[in-house]
Amino acid sequence: MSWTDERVETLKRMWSDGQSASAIAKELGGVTRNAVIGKVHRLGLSNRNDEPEAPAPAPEPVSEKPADRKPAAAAPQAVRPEPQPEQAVEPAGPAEEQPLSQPSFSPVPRRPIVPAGQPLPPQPSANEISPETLASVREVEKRARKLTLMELTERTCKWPIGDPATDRFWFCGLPSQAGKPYCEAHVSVAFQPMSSRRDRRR
DNA sequence: CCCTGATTCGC
DNA sequence: GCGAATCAGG
Repeated sequence: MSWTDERVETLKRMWSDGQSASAIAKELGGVTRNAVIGKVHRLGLSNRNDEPEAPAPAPEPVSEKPADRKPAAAAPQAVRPEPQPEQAVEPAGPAEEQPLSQPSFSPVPRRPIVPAGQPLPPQPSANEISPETLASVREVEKRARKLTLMELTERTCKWPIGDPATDRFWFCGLPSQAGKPYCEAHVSVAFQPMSSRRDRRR
């Protein structure tokens, strides 16, 4: 396989999309992740950041004539991303306060590595699932590997367990079904045929 | 052990 | 230019 324009285009798109080298390699086929990484470097886009703010360190060589210097053209310093009071984070309902032992929980990364096109896990709570299935899921979750976000891979179940606002939150992490983001148990609750969830009583 | 990207270097 | 091998790390 060679790097045709089309393949390079795919590479660029996926890479700037935050896809991993191995994922890209898999998509393209006929190349390894090493090949992808190598290409990425040769293309000079190893730096996934393309910040508008040019980090240009202004080399300012020796060509400095004492009288040839710009006084103060306003420092092009990086503008501090001064977080706007835009926090639109919907506060928890007045109902009940979670035992926020640790008010800290990592903010969701810009590009979740997670599903890549897959639907994000709906919370199991509000779902209507057969008691048997639910029970088996509960059982499975006792064996959850309790992975952190960073420990997730394409082959680990990405079903979230617990409340993200507490320190008792983790991902299932059991082996995921081929091609699916979840393990067998969670696939069964995540992907329900429309038919079966049609006429639920309310 | 699973995975990630970075780098090197013979081809 | 290419990418396997290797390195360094989560």
